[in-house]
Parts: sequence; C-alpha cells; structure tokens
Amino acid sequence: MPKNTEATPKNQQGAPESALTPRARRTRKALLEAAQKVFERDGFHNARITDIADTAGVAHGTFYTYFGSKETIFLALVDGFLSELLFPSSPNSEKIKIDSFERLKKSNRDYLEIYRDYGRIIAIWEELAKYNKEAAEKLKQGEDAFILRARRKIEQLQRDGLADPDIDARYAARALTGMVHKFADTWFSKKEDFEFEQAVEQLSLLWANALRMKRT
Amino acid sequence: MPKNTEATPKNQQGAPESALTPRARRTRKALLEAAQKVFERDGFHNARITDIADTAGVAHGTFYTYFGSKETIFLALVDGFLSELLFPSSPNSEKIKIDSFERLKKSNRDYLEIYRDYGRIIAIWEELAKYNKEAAEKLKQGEDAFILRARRKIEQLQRDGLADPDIDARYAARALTGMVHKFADTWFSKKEDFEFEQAVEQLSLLWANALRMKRT
Amino acid sequence: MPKNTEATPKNQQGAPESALTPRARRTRKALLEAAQKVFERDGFHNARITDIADTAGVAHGTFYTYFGSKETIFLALVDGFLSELLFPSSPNSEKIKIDSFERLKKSNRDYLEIYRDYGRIIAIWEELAKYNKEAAEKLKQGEDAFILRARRKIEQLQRDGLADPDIDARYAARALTGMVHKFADTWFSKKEDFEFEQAVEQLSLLWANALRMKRT
Amino acid sequence: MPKNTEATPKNQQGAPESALTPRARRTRKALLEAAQKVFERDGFHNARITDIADTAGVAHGTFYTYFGSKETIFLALVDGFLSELLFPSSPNSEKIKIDSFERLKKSNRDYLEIYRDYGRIIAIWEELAKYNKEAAEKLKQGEDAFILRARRKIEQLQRDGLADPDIDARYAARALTGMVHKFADTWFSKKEDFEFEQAVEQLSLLWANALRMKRT
DNA sequence: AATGAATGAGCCTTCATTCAT
DNA sequence: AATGAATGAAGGCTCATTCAT
Repeated sequence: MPKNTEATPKNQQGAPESALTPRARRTRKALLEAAQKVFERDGFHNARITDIADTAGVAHGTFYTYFGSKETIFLALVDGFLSELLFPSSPNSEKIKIDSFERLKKSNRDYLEIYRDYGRIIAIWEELAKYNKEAAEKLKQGEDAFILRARRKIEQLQRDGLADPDIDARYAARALTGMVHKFADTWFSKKEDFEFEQAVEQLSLLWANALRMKRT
Repeated sequence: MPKNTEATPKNQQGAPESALTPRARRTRKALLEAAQKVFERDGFHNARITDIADTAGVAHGTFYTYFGSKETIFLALVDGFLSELLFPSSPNSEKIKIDSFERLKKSNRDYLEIYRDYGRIIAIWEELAKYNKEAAEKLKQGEDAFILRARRKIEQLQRDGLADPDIDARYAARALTGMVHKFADTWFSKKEDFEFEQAVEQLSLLWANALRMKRT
Repeated sequence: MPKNTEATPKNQQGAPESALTPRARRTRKALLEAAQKVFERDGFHNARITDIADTAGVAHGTFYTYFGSKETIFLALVDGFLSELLFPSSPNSEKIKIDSFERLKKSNRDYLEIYRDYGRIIAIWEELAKYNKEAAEKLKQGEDAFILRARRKIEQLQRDGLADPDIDARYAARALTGMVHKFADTWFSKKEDFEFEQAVEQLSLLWANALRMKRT
Repeated sequence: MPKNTEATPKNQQGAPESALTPRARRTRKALLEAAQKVFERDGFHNARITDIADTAGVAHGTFYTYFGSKETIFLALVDGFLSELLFPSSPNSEKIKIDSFERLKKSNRDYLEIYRDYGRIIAIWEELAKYNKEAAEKLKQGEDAFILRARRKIEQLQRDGLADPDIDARYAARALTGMVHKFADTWFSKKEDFEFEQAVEQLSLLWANALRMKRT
C-alpha cells in the first residue's frame, strides 16, 4: 500500500507551469529529470526521494515544495509523456498514400520506437499501477484509447471485407496490441536480441495474417 | 529496503523437505501457504514477513528457521508450482487423436486455466524479477522453455508445409506466446470481462491465422 | 493537530498487563516511567519519543512495540493514575467521626496532596486536552465526577439547612472546586510560596464561608 | 523543534510602531491580526508561521521583517491587549456611588467580559508560559498586579472591619481570583453552559461570603 | 520592504532481522 | 524448533528560517 498518497503539500501535482517563476520552473524540471533518471535506474520501489533530490542538486525539502510523494512526481512525469505516447507524430505521415500493410508497419514501428525510448518508464508505470489507483486509472485510460483505435480499425476492415469476419474485434484488438506490447517489453526490458526492422516486419505480418487481412 | 544480498540466515533455501521432522514439515508448509495468501492479497512489496508468520500462526522468528527472506520464500513457493506451470497435465490428453487446431486450442485453454489459477503469483513473480536476479533467471528459464516449445512446433509446421514459411519462428514464438500471456494478464489481473471459451477460440484463431496454419 | 493518532501499531493502548510476558511487562513499565519523567521535565510538546525510549534504556523501535504515539503513552500513563486521582484513599478515613468542616479540610488536604504529587502531569493533561479529543474526554470525565460529588454535597448541606440556600449548587461546585484546583496549580507549577497546612485551612475556610456553612 | 533561543532576526521585537512607514505599519498590523486569528483557531503549537503570513496576505519571508518567531509575534499581540486586560475601563464607572457588593459584581462582570473576549488568547498565553520564560514573566506580572489589587482590597475591608479577620488576605486573594479565572476558563473554553448574569451574581456571592463581607 | 524558493535540522515510523530463552 | 521482544537501518515528512532577487 502506498503510504503517502494522502499527503497534501502545497503543490501536489505541480502547479501549472505557467504559474511558476522561472527559477521554480527550472527546479521543477530538474526534479522531473532527476526522477526519470532515478526511476529508470532503480525502479519505483527502490527509488528514494533523497536520491531524486540529490540528483536534481537540491535539498530534499525542496522536493516537497513541488511534489507530495514519489507517486505524485511519477504521475507528473508520465503526464509529460502522455500525448507523445498516445499520438506518436511521425512527420508528414498523413501526406503519403500507403496501403493497409504499410500503414500497419508504420504503426508498429512507431509503437516499437516509443517503447524503445519509454519502455522502462512504462514498465515502472505498470508496476506502480499494481499498488496505486491513480496510476492504474491513468494507465488504463491510455491503453484503452490505444486498443479502441485498433478495434475500430479492425471493424472497419471487416466492414470493407478486408478482414476475417470470424474474428471478434474486441478480443483481437486486445490480443494483437498485447502481442506487440509484450514483445517490446521483453525485447527492451530484458535485452533479448532482435533486429528492429525485422521485428517491425514480423509483428506486422503476424498481425495482418491473424486478421486474414487482404492487401489493398 | 534491505536489498536481499548479504543476509545470511541459518537456512537460506529452506532445508530439503526430506530432511525435516514431520512437525517442521508442517510448519514449513504453513508458512508457504500463508505466503501465497499474503502475496496474492498484498503483492510482493507490501507483503510483510510479520503478516506471513501471523497468517501461518507461528512466531515471527520462526520464519527465519525456514526462509532467509521474502525473496527466498517466494522462490520456494514458485518452485512448488514450476512443473505444473510448465507441463500442465490434462488427463489422457495424449491418447486422443486431434488435429492441429484442436491441439492449439487445447494448449491455449491449458495456458489460460493456469493463468486463471496462478496469474496473480506470476504477475508478482514478474514484479520481483525486476529487482531480483534469481527470480529473473528462474522466470526466464520457465518462459524460455515454454517459448522454445512453441518455436519448435512452428518450425515443425513450416517444415511440414502447414505454416507460412515467411514467418520467422523465433519472432513468432515470442510474439504469439506473448499475445496469450498478455491477454491472460490483462484479463485476470485487471478484471476485464471476457468469456472463457470464446477467449480460447479467438486466441487460437488469431494464432493459427497468424501462422497461416492449414487445418489437418 | 496531533499527527499520529490514527497509527495502528500492534498495541495501541498496551495490552492488558496480564497478557504480557514478564520481560514485556518490565519493558512496558520502564517506558511508562520514562515517559512520566520526560513529560514532567519537557512538557508534552517538547517531549520526544526518542528521549522516552532512551530514558527507558531501549531502542526507539521498542517504543512502538508498546505504544503507537506520544498521545497513546500519555493516556496509558494517566490511566494508571486515574483511580488514585479520583478516589484518594486515606487510611481508615471512614471510621473517624468528624464534623463537616473537618471533612472539608480532609478533602482539600487530599486534593492538595494529589496535586502536589501529580500536578505536573495534570497540567500536561490539560495542555494535551486542548489538542486531543480523547485526552479531553478522559479529563472531562474525571473532572465532572469530581465536581458532581461536590455539587451533591452542597445540595445535601442546603437540604439540611446547613448552607446558604441562595447559592446555586451547580455554579458553586464548579467555582469552588476550580478555586482549589487553580490555587494548587499556581502553587505547585509556578512555585509560589505557600505553607501546606495553612493552605488547607484557608481554602477550607473560604469554601465553608462561601457556602455559609454552619458548623455541626 | 527550534527552541526560539539563538534566532537573531533583523527585528526581534518588531520596530516601535512609530518608526515605521505607513505601508510597514499596515503590514505589521495585518500580521498581528492574522496571528490572532490563527492562534485562536489552531492554538499555539499548531499555528504555523506560514499560515499567519498567508492569512495576512504577505509572503512568508515578510513575517521575519517584523517578528523573529511565533513567540515574538504572540508577545507583541498580547502587549496590545495588556492594558485592556489589566484595566478594563467601563465608562464613567468611577462616578457612581456603589456599595461594596455592587462594586464586586461590577469587577467580576468586567473580568468575565474580558475573558469572554480574550479567553482563548489568555489560555494560549498560559500554554506558552509553560515553555517560554518571557511569556511566563509577562503573564505573571499581569496576574500579580491583578491579584495584588484584590489583596489590597481584602486587607482594606479587614481593616475596616468589613471582612473576616481570620482570612489570610494573600491566600484569599490568590484563591478567589483563581476561582473566577478558572470558572471563566472552563465556561468559555469548554463551552460549559452557564448564564452570564447568574454567573456574575453567584461568583460575587461566593466571593463576598468567603470573606464574610458585610454589606455597606 | 517584499518576495518566495531553498534549506536542513529535527522528528517520526516501519519492518526485516537477531538472539536470548 | 519455537518464541517474540528488542534492535536499528532506512527513509519519510514538516516547517522555521535564510537569502538572493
């Protein structure tokens, strides 16, 4: 059970950045960067607030000026990533005409790239979500949005006669996004040796086959 | 938190069961059962040795007669499950002639059943593996054995002309076992609402499709 | 606001003494005695749990085996005094025939003796009662019982035609017990120089006069 | 807790008001008013300087421009009340011819009125006096002056043959002023239900009786 | 004068682990 | 073997106070 969730410091979520003085903004940023470093190195449970403050080069009391607890700073940290995680923006992706499979590959490539960069934080997020309701909810929101997009896409393909109608889109969306997620997790967290483009190719192939997608 | 390193208690692994008196065997068993209950209820980090001892109905000190730490008792606990996890034995499964797809369904059904029963412990195992080398290795061993079986099967199907030869069996084995694993994890840990037989059917369908398996 | 009232250690009030092993009973007693010493020396707010543990000759962690907080140990401490405070038992006081004024003197003498011995603790109790509901209630109970006895006595005297009927017994009981209480508090806490027997005599005289008590 | 000893801020007592600019005078006044509000609400120990500054609408640091500590501002606060506490000025009270008992009632009424208005602050003053020498001295000065006036009056009545010569005026002055003080404290702090004019009447009656005062 | 971010002393609390009985 | 009291490392949190701007 997290011990300090109910702490009510001045600035539990961190004030909106705009309300802070430049100096405060700098300190807050230093703490967030330090937190990322420490969390990635030590995981959530072994990360100590003192270490975060030390790494940020401030006194440990300063931590509490900005964040009420480890949970709070972690959630603030992922808030900073959230839009990037949910809507990876490859430049001018919309302009190019690409067929379904290429789109799928692009989507999987984006996902793996994100996971390569943020996988450690996501893994910690999942760890924290086991103990912290707020983290769990925020994580679920992100995942659900992601899975829903996949489900809608599958349903679209089925309507267009481009995917196996025997597939239940809800199960498939959960299963196939999970496949990519789990693959990435194993790959990056446990340093299994795969090659990037081949992973993109193979995961996309499995995904397309699984739905019996027809090339367009 | 003590980092489960230098601790050198009397009996780090617990004595081999055979060497124990009946009374000691009973105490050890009570501790293991209590540990399972407490771990499932509280997760690894929030489980306290005190609670395990209390639940087992023994004094705190007694814990250390059998196990050196929370890590030790957890590993002893999963040791007891290991063969069951790796080789789910459905009665007389080998006797019946079944085609590939039915075999696949049976395999997935077994897996989901195991996960339904042991999923909470497996999730904790994965949590612990992030912090504990021994847990990580033991987990990896189990997973690797499991994935290797899948890979061999895929390679067999390819050799028999019953699966898409473009698939890389190593990637596919990792991805598809991961798909089922992650699906089960989400399902049972996060109480997502799926129906058991349909999950078996859909996961098997996705798996078979992904490999372009031909029915036999 | 007291910070740790909601702490729920194994033994918030201290178990009934009978349930403790002799060693535990000794430690608990040592902590209570140390607490009394430290509270009397430093007052409630400046008393530190570490000092109590040190004074008792135990590690500070041991404190928490027996008491959950400073508040808890203080309340346990006054529990030990309570019957003594409420029912001061002078030996064979009942046997001797004494008239009303002698009884009054005896009662005031008892009170001043108690205050001489426990005044510091009572003063701390009153301090704590400002911040802690449980302390306030326990204190009020004791005071109310004491004042009620005085009131009943005054009413009895009035019924017997031995005290001024214009006096309102409720106001008078509160005022006169308060007079003795406040006198004792000033005397012992602030080291004002009064002589014991003369204080007994004068307070009793003022009390008797105030009620226009007739000697019997 | 820092013991308010070695602190040497710019302005330990606050500058004499006369030396301040109008703006500074306003800020100082705002802090004193905020302090009163916060002390009355939270008591001394739970009052935080941060709250006082916030309530006054100034930055935390500004507090230290005017006062060196919580103790300092509290003492400055009661300084502002002191003359009022000691010399309650009922309008044209001196002009009217009143007999001794009426004077006594008037005096007690004044006292209870003061206590009704300032009782919370006085109670806090007494709390602080347990820990702070300066507060204790200032409080003692006020009380001694008050008690001395009562003693002189009693001695006067005795010399005039209007009060019991067996009473020791020093003891009686302490006891009877204490009676009223303690009554008021209980009444207003603990919300005991008494009626104002009856309290005046009864306390005066008890006081007069106690001294066997003769009506003039 | 005022600001408010930064500081760190001071104290609290938990719980894994030891050890005398 | 079992007990359970004692230990103390580890880390958390608050808030009075300072100081650069």
